[in-house]
Amino acid sequence: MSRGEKESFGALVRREREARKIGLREMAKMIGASPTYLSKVERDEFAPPAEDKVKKIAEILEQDADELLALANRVSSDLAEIIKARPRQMASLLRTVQRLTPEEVAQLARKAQQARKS
Amino acid sequence: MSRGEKESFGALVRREREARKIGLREMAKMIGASPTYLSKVERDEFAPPAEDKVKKIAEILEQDADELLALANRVSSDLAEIIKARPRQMASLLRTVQRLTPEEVAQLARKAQQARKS
DNA sequence: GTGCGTGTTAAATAATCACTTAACGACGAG
DNA sequence: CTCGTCGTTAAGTGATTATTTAACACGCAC
Repeated sequence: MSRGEKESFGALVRREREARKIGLREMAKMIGASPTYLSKVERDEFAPPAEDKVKKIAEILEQDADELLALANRVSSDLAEIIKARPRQMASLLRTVQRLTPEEVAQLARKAQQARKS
Repeated sequence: MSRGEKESFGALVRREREARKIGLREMAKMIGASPTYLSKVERDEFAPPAEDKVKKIAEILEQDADELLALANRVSSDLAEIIKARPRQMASLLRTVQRLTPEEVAQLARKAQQARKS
């Protein structure tokens, strides 16, 4: 069981970018930032960028956006909106679900799907 | 059906504070801010304060912290942490649950409780 | 009418976030 | 040997967030 350190945001971006043979300047242009900035972000000298840039990066590098945002220490604004719309219910649900195993959560998500259909 | 405007953060704080006969300066001291600041916050001339102050206000005014944070356009950092710990699962769960009625969500929350006990 | 307690006004500040600009050093191709 | 491309370095900027300071005006109590 990989009980290891989690890879940093910057390290992941650099690795995946290089794996796709995308240059630093090219990538910077794609996400709408300066090459310098991206360089520092990739080496974790700067904090991860704002949400929209993280999302663009996720798309380019074919990563899950929520996962990458988490690595960037962010929560997608649409999730925040969902919580704000019904704070008590969502807060209580999240705090309960937190204590469940991944399998139990998956099971619960299926139940939610069912409820939606009915 | 109260299809009305939602009360602002500031308005709620002022109303509840006055209901409890707490002075502006007194309350400001309790939350660790200047009276001036609180005055402007209560009249929505300034945006709601940072998370920790909102939480103190919630405690003083006996409001639900998550609810008050939502009114302050914030999500409690502990909820953000829960999401960041398992971004994919939690994102997917939230996006599904969003489409359910309050009753369905409540039902699901009970299921989660059960799962926890087992 | 002086002094205290209330809330209010305008201006300024401090901190943090999210970046950019300009210049530099190393490397391989022509 | 110089040119283009690579990533890097240090410094600075612009916007936003979160808040403070000092001064003021009103009502009530003595």
